[in-house]
Amino acid sequence: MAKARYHHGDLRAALLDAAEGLVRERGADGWSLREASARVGVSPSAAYHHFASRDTLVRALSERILSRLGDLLADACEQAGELSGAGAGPRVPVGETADPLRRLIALGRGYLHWAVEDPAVARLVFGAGATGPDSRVSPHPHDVLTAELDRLADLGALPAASRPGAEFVVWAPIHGLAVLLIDGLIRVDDARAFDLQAERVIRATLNGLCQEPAPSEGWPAVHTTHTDRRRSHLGQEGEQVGPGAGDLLRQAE
Amino acid sequence: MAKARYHHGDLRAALLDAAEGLVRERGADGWSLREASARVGVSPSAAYHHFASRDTLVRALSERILSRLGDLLADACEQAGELSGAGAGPRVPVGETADPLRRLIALGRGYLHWAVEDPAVARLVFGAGATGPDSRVSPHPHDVLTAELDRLADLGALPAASRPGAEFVVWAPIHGLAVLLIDGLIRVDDARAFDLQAERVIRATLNGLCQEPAPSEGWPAVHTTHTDRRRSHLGQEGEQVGPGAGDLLRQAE
DNA sequence: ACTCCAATCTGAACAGTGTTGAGATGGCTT
DNA sequence: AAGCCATCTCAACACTGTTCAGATTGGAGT
Repeated sequence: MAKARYHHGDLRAALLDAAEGLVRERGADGWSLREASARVGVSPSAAYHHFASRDTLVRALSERILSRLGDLLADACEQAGELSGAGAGPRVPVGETADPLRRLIALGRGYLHWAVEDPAVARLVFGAGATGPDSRVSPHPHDVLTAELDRLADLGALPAASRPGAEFVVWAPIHGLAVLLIDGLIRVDDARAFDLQAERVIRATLNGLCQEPAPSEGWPAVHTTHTDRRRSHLGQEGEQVGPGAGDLLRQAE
Repeated sequence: MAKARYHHGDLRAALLDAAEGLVRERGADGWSLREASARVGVSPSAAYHHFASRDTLVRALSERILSRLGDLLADACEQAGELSGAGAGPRVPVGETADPLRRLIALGRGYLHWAVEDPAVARLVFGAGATGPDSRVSPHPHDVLTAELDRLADLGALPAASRPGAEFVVWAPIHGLAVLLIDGLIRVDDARAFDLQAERVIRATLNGLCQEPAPSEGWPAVHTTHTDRRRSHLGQEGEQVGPGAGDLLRQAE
């Protein structure tokens, strides 16, 4: 190991590592910037040459983790096999009817396992606020979801009329489940029950989605912070007060 | 108004009021105990005769708000009318087929409106952790949901086999939607689109739920912190580290 | 009416926080 | 070799949650 030198090799990364370790050990908020700096062996103010504030550090850490989650989810989908009809990929065991929801369920399961495996980290990410569209999150989890829904729609397993805003309908239950689980509001007895109930939620949602009657003018638009560029500098300043009371709702009333 | 007397009439309630105001003005975490005390015109240490810690104050405030939410949701259900077949209540406009999901949709809409109307308050409640079963939350939102699902099951609109754990399946999407909305991860353009998409999620979930094939041994048990007494002292101490990594999952593997 | 108690509030203090600015240090280019 | 400039240190600021010895009081008991 390099003896304590004045110039640390890559302090930025080291601080992120230390912070991540502290989050894992003491919870999403149970650590301080000073503590992370001390763990790296550096004075607190050194951190400010790499992050504008503690909040910036948290957001950077959150993006690093989100990026890993994106990879994880993409892998989960891939391991679930190709959807029938889609070109030349690793064929799925034929014989039983291939389930078109297979991949999406794998995605949801992956999301939930990830959250439950390390609740503190998940809490950090969920609490860090929206990931700006300008951020460099390699495969953003949201993109993975979008791609899978597109596949389903191409395949015809998801009616074209129901495709718009479907991320919305699918993401909500999965994310909700994750939040309820890591906050301890819901518990299941064992791993099998966990998988069973998780799949139940996803399947119920998707079945319902496939059979819904679309309104005559189609579904209204839904924007996600990640894809929509108009509001890219949301939550820049310290405490994320969020949209003022009613802003979310009363825009066009 | 009483001039500044040494003994404040009801400091506990006054502190809760001040804190709630601060949350509304500056966000769920953008305030301090000292600030709330100063606003009431009292020294910081005075608060410690009514709350063991800042966290206790937050939890108490959260419970007060949860209780109001319970009332609100119960009202929303009531205003949606009686379900056909259920005794003598205010009859619903007959003529069109009465929608058995009416009340549940009203509940979900109420939940979402509440969250979006005052995101900071919702964030506080969601972040305060589970409400212990011993807490005196008059009609706990969770109880309202349970009651509505029981009604649906009694009516036959929800298959008996799907009733166990249905809170789980219904709560997740609604809560997830609320969280995504208040965190700004999802936005809709206007109030009509909001209602439409919210109803879409709930309806999709419930339709899917009504048509699911139950596993041969039935659905495994699901516990919620509110109804399950075994773990009532969860999250008592300061930072809610949550269950250790994997605890939620690996219990019975 | 008076005493006295126990609840309530104050004041000062402690350790710890995020953040800032002036200066030391040393790897890099020239 | 000289010097630049990113990097890091040190000391300080205002602020936080929390504690504890002591002042203040409303109300119960005599």
